[in-house]
Amino acid sequence: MLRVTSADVARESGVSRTTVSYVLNATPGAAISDETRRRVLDTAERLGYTPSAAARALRSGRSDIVVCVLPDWSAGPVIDRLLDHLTTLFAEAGLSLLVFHDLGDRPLTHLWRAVTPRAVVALGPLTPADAAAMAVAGIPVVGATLDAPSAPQTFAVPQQAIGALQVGHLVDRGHRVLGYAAPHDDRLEEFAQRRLSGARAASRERGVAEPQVRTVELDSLEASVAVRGWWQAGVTGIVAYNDEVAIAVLAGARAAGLRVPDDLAVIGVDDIPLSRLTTPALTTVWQAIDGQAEHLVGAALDALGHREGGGRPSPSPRPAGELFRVVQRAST
Amino acid sequence: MLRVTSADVARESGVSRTTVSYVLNATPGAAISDETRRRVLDTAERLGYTPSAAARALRSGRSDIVVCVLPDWSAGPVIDRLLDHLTTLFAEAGLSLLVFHDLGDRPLTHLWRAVTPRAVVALGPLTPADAAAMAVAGIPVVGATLDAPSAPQTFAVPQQAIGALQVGHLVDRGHRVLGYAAPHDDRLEEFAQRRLSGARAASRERGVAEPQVRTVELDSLEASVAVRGWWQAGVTGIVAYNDEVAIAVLAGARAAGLRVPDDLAVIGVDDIPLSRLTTPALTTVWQAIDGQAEHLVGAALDALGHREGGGRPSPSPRPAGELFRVVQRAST
DNA sequence: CTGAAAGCGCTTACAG
DNA sequence: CTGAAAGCGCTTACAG
Repeated sequence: MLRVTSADVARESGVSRTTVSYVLNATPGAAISDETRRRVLDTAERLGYTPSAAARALRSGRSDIVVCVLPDWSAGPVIDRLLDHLTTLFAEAGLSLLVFHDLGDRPLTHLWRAVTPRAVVALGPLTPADAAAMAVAGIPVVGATLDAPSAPQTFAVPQQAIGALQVGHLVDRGHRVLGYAAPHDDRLEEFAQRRLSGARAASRERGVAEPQVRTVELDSLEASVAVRGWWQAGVTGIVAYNDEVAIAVLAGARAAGLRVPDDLAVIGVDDIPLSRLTTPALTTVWQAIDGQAEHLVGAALDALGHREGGGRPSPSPRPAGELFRVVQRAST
Repeated sequence: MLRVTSADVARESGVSRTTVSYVLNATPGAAISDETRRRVLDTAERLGYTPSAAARALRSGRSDIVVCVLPDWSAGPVIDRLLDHLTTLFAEAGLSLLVFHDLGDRPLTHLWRAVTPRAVVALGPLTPADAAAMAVAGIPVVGATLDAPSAPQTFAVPQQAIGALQVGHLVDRGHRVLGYAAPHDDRLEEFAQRRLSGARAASRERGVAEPQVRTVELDSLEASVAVRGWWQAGVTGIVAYNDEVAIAVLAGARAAGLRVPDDLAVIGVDDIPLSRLTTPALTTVWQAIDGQAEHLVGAALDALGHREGGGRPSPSPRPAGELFRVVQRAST
């Protein structure tokens, strides 16, 4: 029950705590005899010694933890893949990524009391108070938020570009009257707004009317109501917020007796595995999640001054054309 | 850049660090004048003081962090909901849940060096070395693993019961020759095996042959090959590992020209949102994720001796009938 | 090649 | 009602 400390290892191996620390951390300057080294390592192993993370952090003034704050709307396969990539990339830099599911029902203060991260990756906006707390503590925050221009390391996934790409695809295929299928989930509001604004801008640029926005629930009947509404308004192409919503539109079209893509074309976002299994298979926008992860991690490491070694500067963001790509299937 | 410490707050408010600590922690025994209290709180606010998590942890001997270790196969909407519930329930106990995505590509040693959790929720098996490290440090581990009977607090979601429920449903509806649609993903192997073994046992109990296992990829063409194989073997009911696989089977059946459920009945697991949008809508098994989360958290809090206050014992696991339920739709 | 000592920031008996 | 002091476990100059 009692914690095994480096003092225990030292006593048990007949050396000082200094030596234990040198051995276990493989301290560069330290010249420890092979025999001592082995003895210490064996003892540590035998006692099951694990250094106290708290003491290390207190002593060194910094933790090896990066916290990723996940807003409650950000679930799904794309985020999962992003987190996997972030985990790997931070691990390569010796940092452990821990994900906090921010449900928005209590302040993050509790979190900051429990952990002092080396850096924060915020996939949603932080409250001003939290952002200030991080700033005072000197903890860099990188994220997909557009709301904190004060943080230069903010990296924004250009959501607008996604909406624009979708509109461009439909217009290229001859559609002139578009609909936008927005998610029913309020929590997605902010995200959807950004994609929608990109879609609107692209529509203006391409000389077509702004898409007619309708909320689409994940339910065939409800979706069919939306589809009928669009149809009556002369809409022939639907830009969906994501693949789930797009699949609901497909179901709604089927329920409404419309053929896809002949009567109505549909394009989603995310390229989830199930998007290949619909009838017809769904055209969608694939995202280069690895590239986005690289940018986020790069920005974080830059802010931490991690890159000095290689002198390699943070890669400049790839153009949208490389971050996103239309996957053409049968629904458009 | 320099950290704001309680000493700064003390100096700035003209009191001792003791007083600052009393005020900020609302220490029960402490009788602080209202004026002093206000002054300290104001100063802390003004300086943007956040206590050092590391120092708190070192001093108190324990952190307020619970780490959930997520194996790389455990993604998807069900796990997301589980994590949300876990986050909420632990937060109610004053603990912050942080999720670590274990990609299995490097030892967790790095993680334990970065954070000393108060408890660990392991959604997959820990290596013996990691389990031992947690044991030595006196950190309770709860989880869905069946592999560590040494840990009494282990709570296992009865995966077998899911497979059994699926088989029971199909047999009840008259199916005598069953197929099992296994996921292609190797990482799901362990999980799938448990559900499959439940399906096998139930088949024996019900007096039907064990289900014929075929791997089904998330691809219409590949799935249609599996479906044809089943069809030729006289299979009329498919138990799918989860809804994604089930949807692939639906797509495969369509590609193979079979009607669902007339020619082939299909039942999935998870009740993902998209399962209502397929044609026909998918029969599936709904899981009481909140119940599972309660058990996990209850086991952890029990192990931490958190329940003394209310004297309320850990709720005994609900019977499988309450943890799972068949959602009857059109595919069976 | 190895050890004694300081100090990271906090909380908490203990003493006023 | 408030403060001086110890100590949590670690690392790292510094001194041998």
